[in-house]
Amino acid sequence: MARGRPRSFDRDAALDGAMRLFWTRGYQDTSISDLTEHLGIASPSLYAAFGSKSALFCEAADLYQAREGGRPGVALAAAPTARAGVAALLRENVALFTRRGGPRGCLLTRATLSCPPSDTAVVEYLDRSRRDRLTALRSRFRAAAAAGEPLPSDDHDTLAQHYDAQVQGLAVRALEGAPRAALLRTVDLTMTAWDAMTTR
Amino acid sequence: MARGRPRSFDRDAALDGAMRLFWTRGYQDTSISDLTEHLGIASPSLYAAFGSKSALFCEAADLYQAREGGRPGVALAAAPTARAGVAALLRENVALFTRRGGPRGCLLTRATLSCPPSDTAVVEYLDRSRRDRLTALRSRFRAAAAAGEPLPSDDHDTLAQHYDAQVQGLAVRALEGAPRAALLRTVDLTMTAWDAMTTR
DNA sequence: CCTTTTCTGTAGTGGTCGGTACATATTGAG
DNA sequence: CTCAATATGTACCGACCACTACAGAAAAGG
Repeated sequence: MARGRPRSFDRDAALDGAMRLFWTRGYQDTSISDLTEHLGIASPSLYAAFGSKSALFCEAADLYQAREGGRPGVALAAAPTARAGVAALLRENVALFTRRGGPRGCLLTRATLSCPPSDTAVVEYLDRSRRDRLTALRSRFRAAAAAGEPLPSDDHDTLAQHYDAQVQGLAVRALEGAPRAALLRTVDLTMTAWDAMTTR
Repeated sequence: MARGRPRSFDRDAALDGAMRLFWTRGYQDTSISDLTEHLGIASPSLYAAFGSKSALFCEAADLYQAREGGRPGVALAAAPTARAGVAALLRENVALFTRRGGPRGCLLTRATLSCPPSDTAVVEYLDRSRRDRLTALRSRFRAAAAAGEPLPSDDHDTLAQHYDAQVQGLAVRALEGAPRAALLRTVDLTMTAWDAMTTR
């Protein structure tokens, strides 16, 4: 098994580096030259390992969602209440979007607004991941309602879109340079609003 | 006066077309070839009239803010209360971001997430316009507080960032294809939250 | 050993990018 | 009319894009 010359680089490490680069610069503004330079891998090796720029991005985005975006997602699902879940989702995302030494903002939001419509593979990937996020939120609200938890609204779909939009807004502001403390203050306001709508 | 061969196209109309194109495709994904083709103007004439791609974008963004973004801005300032101002700001922006036959989303938000950091002129322009938006919101809240209007929070800066983020979230969702009615439902939720926080 | 398979480095491919040199055309000034 | 000034169309610039042809290197199977 494993005939032929062995690969001279760590595929997972290369994917991790590609993820960081796409996260930092966005999809369109990250060139193959940038990748080959930062990863120390010549382009033929890159193409042999990942296929194309868009396929590499999709794999990098998978890694982003599994490792980085995983924490907020898990926090939403694992919290005992929808309120605690949404609060944790927002706070974990703020931490993720403003991590010291890490790229700012959200890899997916940035790609959504910067990838050319002609790159259908990436556009479809991003659309799918957005639907998954909304579904996760919606089902969390449905479960909470079934458990008798008071919610800001009975319209779970609108709730899901509203709180997903909060995350997107945080991502845009983080990229604009808003400090972590400022983002957390608006998260506090969002949760104050939740309480005001549920305890009245 | 006005020596030399006269310009053979309407500069304002060309600027309007450029604005629509930048709005539709973003900054980076709108090429000079796209512009020359859609405007019917060869590139030397374009450069003679506007200087460079980034200068053309800044002029187009000025036009966007004056004509299109002007309505939401005026709505915020002109409303009798901060609450009515914020509600009008959000609803006017939803209308703007989902206008039939027009580009979706916000020209500025899209450019913020898609313009390469190397294009400092555009980056600085976008940063300035963001600060102006926040200032407009902040001073509206300050005026409301001085007039005795109850607000969701005494921290006017956080309020400004929160409601500006609402607009950005709406812009991202509009670009993702969210229908106008769905955006308006989340605006209703946002204003329900305002009322819950001010009337408790 | 030799062959097959796979990867690597060099050196490109055609295409598009933002921007421009240049000759020509069209105006007002004198 | 002549001249200076400005705009136009053609045709091009070097730089960069995503991507790849090709020859040689490094492994396993025989």
